[in-house]
Amino acid sequence: MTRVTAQDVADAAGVSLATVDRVLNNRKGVRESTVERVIRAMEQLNFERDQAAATLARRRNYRFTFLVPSGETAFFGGIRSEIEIARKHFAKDRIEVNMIKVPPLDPHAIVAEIDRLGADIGDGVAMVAVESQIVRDAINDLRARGVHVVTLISDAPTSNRERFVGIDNVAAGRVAASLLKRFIHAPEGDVVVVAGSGTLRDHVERRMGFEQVMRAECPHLSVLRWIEGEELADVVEAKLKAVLADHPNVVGLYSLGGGTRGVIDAIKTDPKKFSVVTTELSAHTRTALIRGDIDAVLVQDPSHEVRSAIRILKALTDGTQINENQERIRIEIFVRDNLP
Amino acid sequence: MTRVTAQDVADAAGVSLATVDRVLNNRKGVRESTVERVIRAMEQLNFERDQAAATLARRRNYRFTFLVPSGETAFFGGIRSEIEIARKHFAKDRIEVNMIKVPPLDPHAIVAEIDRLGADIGDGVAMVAVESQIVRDAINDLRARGVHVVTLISDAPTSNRERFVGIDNVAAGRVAASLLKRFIHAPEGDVVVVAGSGTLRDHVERRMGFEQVMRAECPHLSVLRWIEGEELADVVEAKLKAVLADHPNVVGLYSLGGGTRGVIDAIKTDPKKFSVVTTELSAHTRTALIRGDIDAVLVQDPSHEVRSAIRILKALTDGTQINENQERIRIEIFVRDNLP
DNA sequence: TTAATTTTGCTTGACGTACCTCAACTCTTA
DNA sequence: TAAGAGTTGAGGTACGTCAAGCAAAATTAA
Repeated sequence: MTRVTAQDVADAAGVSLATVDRVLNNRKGVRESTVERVIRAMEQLNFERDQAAATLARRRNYRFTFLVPSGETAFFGGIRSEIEIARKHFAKDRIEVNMIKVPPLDPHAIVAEIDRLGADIGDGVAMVAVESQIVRDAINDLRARGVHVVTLISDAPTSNRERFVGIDNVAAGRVAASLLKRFIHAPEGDVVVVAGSGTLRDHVERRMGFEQVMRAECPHLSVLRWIEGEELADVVEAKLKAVLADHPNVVGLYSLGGGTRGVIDAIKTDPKKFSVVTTELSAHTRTALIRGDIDAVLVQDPSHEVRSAIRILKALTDGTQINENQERIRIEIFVRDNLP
Repeated sequence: MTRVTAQDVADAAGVSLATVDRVLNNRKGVRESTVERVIRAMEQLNFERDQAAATLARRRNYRFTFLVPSGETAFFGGIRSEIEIARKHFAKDRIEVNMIKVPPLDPHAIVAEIDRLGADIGDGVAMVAVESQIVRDAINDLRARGVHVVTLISDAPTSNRERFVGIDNVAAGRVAASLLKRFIHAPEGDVVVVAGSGTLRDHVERRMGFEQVMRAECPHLSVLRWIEGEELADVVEAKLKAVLADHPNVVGLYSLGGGTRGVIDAIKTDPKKFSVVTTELSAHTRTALIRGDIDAVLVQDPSHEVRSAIRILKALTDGTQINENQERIRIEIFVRDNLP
């Protein structure tokens, strides 16, 4: 079983290698009828162009830039170290990956960074979007310049970004509610929601999904006012302790953003009284899961997301197909027993 | 930014390209001190071997064979169609994937097929193992012949297989118990376990994990005798109905193997009385999840497993490193709200 | 018919690594 | 000191595709 080469296709179609090459790379100067003959021959012989030889001959270097928040949360720390790992790993495929850190939640900083980079930004960009018109404009400008853009973790759906790499956050919120609904045995009580920032689309969406299910299916539970923790553990801990002091009948808690450590610190002193679902798989949440302080953690796999973003950007630049199955980012549910 | 080539390394190390090549491919005939000099140069220049050029020059076609059960369960149907998809997808990377179907649960059939194939089996094999000494022997023979072997879904840990591609089944059983423990509100009651076959290691292990948690943490629940459904929906349905008729106080059910459709058919007529955790993501379990007839489904992603097996076999053949993060098969938990 | 234009063939040199041969060189060790 | 073994260099071919340029052929327009 030897490989079918472009030369074989040329022979079969009765044309020269040069013509096959023209068809293969959509170059002009080939009669329509000839194009069809070549394509038929490719199909008959089941020709697959050799990706390795092609990229080699093309002497092409892919250059992609990640724009990620510089914040100190466990999650974005993980994302950044995964980008470093991926940078090394993809180097042998002639893919150069750069990472630029931008101050979190600051649309102007993102745009300024894009402007500063100019053409240096490369063939494609993966960015954690922030809700803001100037960010959407910057994305559209990049697209107009032929730069490919995917959003990572937090989307900007009304921009021209070609793809979003991340989870369905509304669904994640629904899952949290769905689990708490089953975990909570009390006939009635209060539920606390701890979030990061109202300007992050993913946080807002999770909250939305959570509310949907709670309102529709849990009339016996009342959701208290959203605690905004600004992704800072200390702030979360203080605010949460205050709320718990005010509401003695809390039966469930959903922490949907950063600062989960603060949640754990706030609840770990008491003997367990209510069900807890959080995000982020860190040393803290692991310990808390094992101790039984929290019941489930909802996670998106940063290493998968980073690899996926790179593969998608490469497919977009090559104009090749994307393996949807491989790129679907899952909402992962971890309990004590399936910790990785 | 131009690529660092082997020639650059040679120049930097003050040796010839041939010597760099010898070091790079672990060929003998290079003094230890020279090897070190070359390696230092590679590190300094941050040299990464160009994968595209390497595979091209190697003029190597990888040939891998999957040995999978021919059974009609939804799960193995999925595995087989994923292999077909992967076959097309990996063709452009010069990887030829073959699939051989063998009668399920029949060690002799597996061994006979391996004998029949002989050298045609290629560079590597991915097989769904069955507990049996002759299968272990066959695996060891393949290894002795230099054929790489990974087990898929069901392991043969005491053989010389180089790797297992699948989930930690004991952990999966523990997860099921852990979830049921939280889902069940009743102060006491019976729990039913529906399994496929006692000769499948993965089924036995899941059962073991389930029992561990139940015994240690759920004294209020008593686990009834294991129902063996032989992966046939009709059998499962009949046996389960009988058990339910005998035991009015069933509060939980775990279906850990094939024939989940039978479970759904057996319980869907009654108004929901108990918590249910199953395996397999099929049209039936999806509908049942959405209707609320079952509470959670524990799944391993067949498309991930197939791709992972191929990538691992390739890495084993090339002698390159495996990206552990990418190859970890997750125990996925699906509830109504995170269905893909 | 001729001229202009489009289509096609032919050839050649990369791209970076693998793999091979042959010659020359540097050490051991007797 | 010389034979033998171990190292290294030099150079070549190959892998399959891309990307040219130019010549030749086929087609269309004038």
